[in-house]
Amino acid sequence: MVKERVTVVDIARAAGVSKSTVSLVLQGSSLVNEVTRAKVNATIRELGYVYNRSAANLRQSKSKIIGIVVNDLTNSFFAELAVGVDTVVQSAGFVQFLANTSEKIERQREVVASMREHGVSGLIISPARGTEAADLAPLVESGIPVVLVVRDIADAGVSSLTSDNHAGAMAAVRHLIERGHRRIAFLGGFPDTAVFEARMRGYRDALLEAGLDAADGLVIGSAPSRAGGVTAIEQAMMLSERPTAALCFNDAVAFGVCDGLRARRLEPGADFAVIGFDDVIEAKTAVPALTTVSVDPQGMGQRAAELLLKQINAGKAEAESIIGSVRLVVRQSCGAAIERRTREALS
Amino acid sequence: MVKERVTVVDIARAAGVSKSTVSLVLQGSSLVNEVTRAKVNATIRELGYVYNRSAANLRQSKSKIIGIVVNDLTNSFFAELAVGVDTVVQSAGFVQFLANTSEKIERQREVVASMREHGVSGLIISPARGTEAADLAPLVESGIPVVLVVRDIADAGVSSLTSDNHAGAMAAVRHLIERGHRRIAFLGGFPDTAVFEARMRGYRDALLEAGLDAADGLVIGSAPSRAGGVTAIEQAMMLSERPTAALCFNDAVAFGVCDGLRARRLEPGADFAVIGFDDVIEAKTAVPALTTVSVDPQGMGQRAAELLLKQINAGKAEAESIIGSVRLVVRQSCGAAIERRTREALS
DNA sequence: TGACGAATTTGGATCGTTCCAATTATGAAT
DNA sequence: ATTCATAATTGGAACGATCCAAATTCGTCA
Repeated sequence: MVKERVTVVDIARAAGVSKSTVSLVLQGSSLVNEVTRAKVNATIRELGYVYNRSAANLRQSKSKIIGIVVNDLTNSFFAELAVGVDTVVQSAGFVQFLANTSEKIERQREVVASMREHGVSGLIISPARGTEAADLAPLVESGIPVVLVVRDIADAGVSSLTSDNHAGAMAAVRHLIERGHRRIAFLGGFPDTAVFEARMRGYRDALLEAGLDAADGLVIGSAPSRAGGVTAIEQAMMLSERPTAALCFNDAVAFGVCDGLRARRLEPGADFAVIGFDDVIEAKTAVPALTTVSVDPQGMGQRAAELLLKQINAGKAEAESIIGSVRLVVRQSCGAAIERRTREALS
Repeated sequence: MVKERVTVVDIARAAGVSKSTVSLVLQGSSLVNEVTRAKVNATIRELGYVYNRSAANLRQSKSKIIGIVVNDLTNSFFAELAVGVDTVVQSAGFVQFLANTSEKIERQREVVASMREHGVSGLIISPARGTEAADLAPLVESGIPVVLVVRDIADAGVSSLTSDNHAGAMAAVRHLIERGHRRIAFLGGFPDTAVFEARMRGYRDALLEAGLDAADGLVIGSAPSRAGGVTAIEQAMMLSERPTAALCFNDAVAFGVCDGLRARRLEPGADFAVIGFDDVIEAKTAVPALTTVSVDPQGMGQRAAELLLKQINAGKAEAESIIGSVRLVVRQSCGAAIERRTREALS
């Protein structure tokens, strides 16, 4: 029942060469003769040999693993991010070790420790809420390349890849103002995160720029989820002076806001303008199609992976902070397309 | 710059004990004296020691890794499944190695091979479309415990955990028939999968049972995604005799169908009944809330993980096929709740 | 034929842990 | 003081790959 493990020595014996030669074949060295290589490869297949990475890692004290830890895998933004990372990591001959922290610092500590024990060559982290520079200190001191994505952490001394949340929010609010809206809400998200802070400042700055009042009353936090969007819009509609438009913390919130609007017999787009943030895949196909600030999660994952690989290959690179640009994708949920259609019909 | 790796020997030297004792402490053996243990643990922390799992795995020829491979991580059903697996795997002291195949057989072969090389103790696989028993043969022969989830593969000789797709579909269609619908469509999904087959048979059997015509015309396949749902309902509405209700292949398709309905100024629930399949988190909060057949993805992940752990601990267990039960969750998208409310208002 | 450089091949030594059998310390009982 | 069981500790020998320096083969040219 219990099969004997087939090792390089077994291959060597069966193929009539030394284990060193087999090892050379395994790593595709050009030193070995073509016919020897063929013979070895044949016996490898024949005996059903399985490479033992633990042994190799031990000797080389490095692995071909890169770790990615995300704070919420059930959020499709992060699932897509992970997929983006995977595509480039994979074609560079690494394998991805993906862990989910569910926003829990303690769990994050565990998974990072586990990854270090497995000897990952680098780590891409979308930190859990509340992560501080001190939490990452032992990791960065160890010299393992780390790239932070989505959420940056001040003074952590590692590279990061975030998106230009401030500019994106400003662009969205400017667009709303151009369309004639004056009471614009900012809905959803946890107020104690850097991303919320940046998007909210962008919202506020656009308001100020247009000489509009930027009172706090129209900023309503909530969980950054669909359900959170529902509660946020409900709260917003209780206000004595209701908003006529909203920039949402992310697309999930925006979808929730649309749901909540419909529950009050208001049609998103026509009766109330809503803009999301992220541009997840569903944004395009939803009805009405969601106007949103596109941050391209897959592309972000890819760029993060490229940045990490660069650092791994460079041995030691300076920490660089990249702020990815972002663009407003105007679809239907902000009412623009409908108005255009109306205008065309009139002309 | 390059730090010397701290090993058990360094710890041993610093703590004034032998490396064997340190090893004993590391694995929490009761053989070691309390004060020695404390001393060793102190030096471990002091020197910033990082356990080397590659070395341990090599020696014990086994790892505390379990692998999970899913066919589409951007589908939240599978993301939730993975989260469910993670919770139980983690509390059993294993770490999860998650890979995404994007429905590609070739990629699946690669990730499974990679996992074997890393010496996973077991594997949970949601196979890519078109996977055959032969593809898994080398894996099962190697004696690594494998559990198939979601999609079963005939004669693969491994355990599987699927859900009762046939019964779920029947229950949904029966419900639609009770509500007075006579022209019911089955929308979305790839017709060449076992899951599609089972759900479609359930749909058909319920129709037959009620003496209704089960012609092929109302069965319309598509990609099992939101976008696929949009195209499927469009096709359905082109039919000369339009359906008044639809059972959808999964929730993503159902959401797409709702979108498509709205694009034609039809309100899902009120004007057209739609039922989904899976019960992903958004089903509850969507507007209208989606009536759907609940398969509880997280719970499924948990049960799959438990099944796998049982097999790992048992050494060698018989392959068992578990078919999880499933229940219809009636919400608003099938019109039921609205009618009930109407009835109550009248009474 | 012998010499020489290039192309191939090879035998240890080694990575950091665990396991085993054996040893030493401890303390109670005689 | 001696014996004996128990508790605690310990030195090698693995595990399966890679790496290095050295050895072997080969073809070519003097």
